[in-house]
Amino acid sequence: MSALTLETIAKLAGVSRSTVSRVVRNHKSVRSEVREHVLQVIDETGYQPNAAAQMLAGQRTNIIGLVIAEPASVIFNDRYYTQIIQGVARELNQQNQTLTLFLSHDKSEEPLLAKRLVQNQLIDGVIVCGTRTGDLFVPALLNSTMPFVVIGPNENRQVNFIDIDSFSASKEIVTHLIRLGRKRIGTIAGPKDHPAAISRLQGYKEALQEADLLVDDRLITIASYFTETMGYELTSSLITQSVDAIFAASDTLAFGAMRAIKEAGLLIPDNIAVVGFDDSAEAAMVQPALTTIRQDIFAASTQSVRTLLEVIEHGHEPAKQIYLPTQLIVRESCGSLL
Amino acid sequence: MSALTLETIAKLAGVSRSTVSRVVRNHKSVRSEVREHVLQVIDETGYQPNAAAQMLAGQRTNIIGLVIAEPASVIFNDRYYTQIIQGVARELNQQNQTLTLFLSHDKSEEPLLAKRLVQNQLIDGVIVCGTRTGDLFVPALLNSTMPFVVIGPNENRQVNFIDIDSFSASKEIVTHLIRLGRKRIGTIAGPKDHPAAISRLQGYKEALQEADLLVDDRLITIASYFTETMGYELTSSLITQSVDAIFAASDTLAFGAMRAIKEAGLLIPDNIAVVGFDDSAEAAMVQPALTTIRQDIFAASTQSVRTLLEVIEHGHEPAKQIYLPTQLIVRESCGSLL
DNA sequence: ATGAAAGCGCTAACAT
DNA sequence: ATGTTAGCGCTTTCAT
Repeated sequence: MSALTLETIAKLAGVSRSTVSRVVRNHKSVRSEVREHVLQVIDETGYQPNAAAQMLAGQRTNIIGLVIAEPASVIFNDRYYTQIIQGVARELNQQNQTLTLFLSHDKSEEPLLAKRLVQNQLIDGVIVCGTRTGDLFVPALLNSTMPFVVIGPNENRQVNFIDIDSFSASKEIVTHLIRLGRKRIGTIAGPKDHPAAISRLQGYKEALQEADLLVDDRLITIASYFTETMGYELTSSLITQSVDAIFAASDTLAFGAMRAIKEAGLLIPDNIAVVGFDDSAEAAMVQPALTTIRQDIFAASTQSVRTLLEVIEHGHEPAKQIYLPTQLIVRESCGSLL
Repeated sequence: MSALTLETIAKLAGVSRSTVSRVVRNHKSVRSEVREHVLQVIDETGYQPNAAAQMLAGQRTNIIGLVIAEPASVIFNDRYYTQIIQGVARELNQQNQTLTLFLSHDKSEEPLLAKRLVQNQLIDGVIVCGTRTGDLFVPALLNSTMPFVVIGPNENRQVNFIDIDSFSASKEIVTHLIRLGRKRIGTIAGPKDHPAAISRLQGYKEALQEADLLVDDRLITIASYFTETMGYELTSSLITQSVDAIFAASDTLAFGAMRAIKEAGLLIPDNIAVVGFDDSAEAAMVQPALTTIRQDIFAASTQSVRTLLEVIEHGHEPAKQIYLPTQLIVRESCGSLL
């Protein structure tokens, strides 16, 4: 490719290598006429600095790693993760950084992957997402000098993260149900090793307490997976408890609940209101349309990139922990329009 | 991180830098005792060569780019592409290469992306997929020295590609219909700028001709998109032509066809047999289960990586063009079990 | 079989 | 403001 080097450009422009380097790196101390001229030569020749040499001499590679702590099979079947990839890729593009994707194909590959990540000399930093309690990556990263940010919650005070405010959002949507007059509100919570699920359950409890309603354990069910089937199965016990509303920790769970309620011959929202979380594409399409919480995944991706770049450049003590706002989307399933 | 360099290891092992380098790069001329010893030191210290330095001094980066010539929004909603990403990532992992993903967010970004790709000095080569007629990437790449392979068909003799044999597969499934006694077989073909769609249509025609059946243009419909709705709409004209079977160029099109046929009060496969292409997840679940063609996307991904690595290492003249086999999956919609 | 030495193309401290 | 110079850590002739 380009046999063009700094040296070549320097000669062509009649200046020294350093000057050209300064121009390229946008350094202040270059006379503007000189800068102009050098820029012109660069443009004419189509010169592009050699990335490997830049890395070796400088410290930055301008490559960012993205790890998703789930097997590839689930990543690509989950809209959440694919949107993260998309969002991160776009922002990285705009910041002139390169993305490298680290995927594990099953749990067993994770330790190796974590190791490769930590001692990777090719990346300036990494964005981690999909971590659960007991996850490998965050501890490994904390134990290293590799800058990183996580997308999603993390209990450690030292880690930089971007999260949505699951707690407040859940509280908001449950409070919405309470305002509509619902009294026996059940919930289908997510798995216990899933940090977001925990926050959502807490939000639910908080909303009840704030309204002086009793938090009743019989109205709380725990789904081991975020699947439609789990939602369906857990709903029967909630119906037995004669709830008048259900807050599901994800839209998918909510869809299962809706199916169970219909099969039991009850009406949504007349007999039981149902609300979800995520605002997935189907939420607006089901019958009745689902009231839910919308989160802006692209915003989270963008923010994660910016934060990481900041951490790489200036470090960040104490850790930056950002909660992005969510939005309550009111449709029919909550009974607002009743 | 590792303040460890070749030099350090050399000292520790009591040999020269060059020797350590030779050991690392698996060069022949090192006495096996020496090699053992050096290897042991490397192992004990956890030494890892500096990638940037390797790149600069050597010529390889061990980074491979993957470009998908579609806007990101479609990539992540299409099982085909997500499987490609997954498959490529896995094989690259195994070959100790790093993956970098190049995504465009809409058509307008493509020229810039193509340029960045071609003059990228950070990657050894690129895998391209999702190209249509009139695509930008292949011409740009051909015009450069960047090694590349495409996944999918390409009419250019000079490009290395891995494709499935759409033509033979289509011929096979249509022949299957003919053997079952179908005489008026219609088709819903894919868009005209879609190379795979063209091959599928050709396979269809070839099957008819080989069986001495007339190729009737009134039985050929062209879908401008691979959507369920297109399949549904085009089927009515096929019903008017009183076909007794329909070959859809994709499962999704087939699903649309099935809906239209049912709505017309006809039976599948009794009145009209329907077959698809892809063997998507839903194919086995619809009623009646869809007879279709399965393609092995993972095999294509793996093969593309291997071919690319080969091209990078030894070059390849003439271009290597590989057709991967497909498999006819017989279910109920074709009427085999009638 | 092994070591010495010359770069690879760039950055950054230092000198002017 | 600009140039000089010494590396960054590795690969690879070329000697030995």
